[in-house]
Amino acid sequence: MSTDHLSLALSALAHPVRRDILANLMSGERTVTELADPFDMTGPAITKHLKVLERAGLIERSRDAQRRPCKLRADPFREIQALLRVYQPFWDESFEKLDILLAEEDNRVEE
Amino acid sequence: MSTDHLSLALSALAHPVRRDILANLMSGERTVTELADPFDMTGPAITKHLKVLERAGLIERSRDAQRRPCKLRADPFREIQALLRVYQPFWDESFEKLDILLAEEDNRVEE
DNA sequence: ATCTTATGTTACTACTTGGTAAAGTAACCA
DNA sequence: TGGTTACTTTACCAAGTAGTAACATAAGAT
Repeated sequence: MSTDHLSLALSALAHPVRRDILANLMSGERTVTELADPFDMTGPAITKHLKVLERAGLIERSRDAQRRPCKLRADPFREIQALLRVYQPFWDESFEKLDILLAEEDNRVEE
Repeated sequence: MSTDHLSLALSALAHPVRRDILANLMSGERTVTELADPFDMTGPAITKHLKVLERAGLIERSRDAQRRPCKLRADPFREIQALLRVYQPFWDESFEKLDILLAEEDNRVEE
């Protein structure tokens, strides 16, 4: 596996369960059981997915008694957006305008 | 592994070598040897990466005598962009404006 | 025909991933 | 103290990934 920032974020997103978890987290903090609930999957499996997301910096975790709530982190998404902008000329002219619009946040593509 | 469209595209992008290959393809069609050249890696390894990219729909391959040139395909990038827009409210307000601007192309997030 | 170049396939290895069941820990509750 | 809830760790398995070396094929050049 590649361990750079961007690769971690992309491969974390490359699983429907993890994308669903992130979508659930959009409405705020969630505990592990709340996140596990919609899935037909054991606890440990969810724990593993959460670790992948945490390692990729897509979520952060806190502590509330015996609960370990998760919440979204934004930064990796920006990095992915920056990556897409690299390939942009090849797939969507309309995003060129956008590029100009948002020129102030020129996140560099690392890798 | 997850075999849905979007997961395939994201995990294909989750490797620096494959991102480099895509970047090289931005300047036009390339043969396998041309693509392999910058990397300290055997031919078969590159062939495998190309298969991953092809399976994800990120490139397409043609035939020119004994060469099998590769070129970029756009579609999966749009899908990824659509995914990002789902999480967008959480990471960049400035992209909200964009959302409105580009509302006509409302690609659905599948998975 | 044969050599060379370009590319692909097969077989193998080491490692990672995504899942399970079962046991372990940690905090609150009675 | 003992039970319950919430979550993690460990040990395991099957499948997938990323690489290699060696061999196979295909087309063009001599």
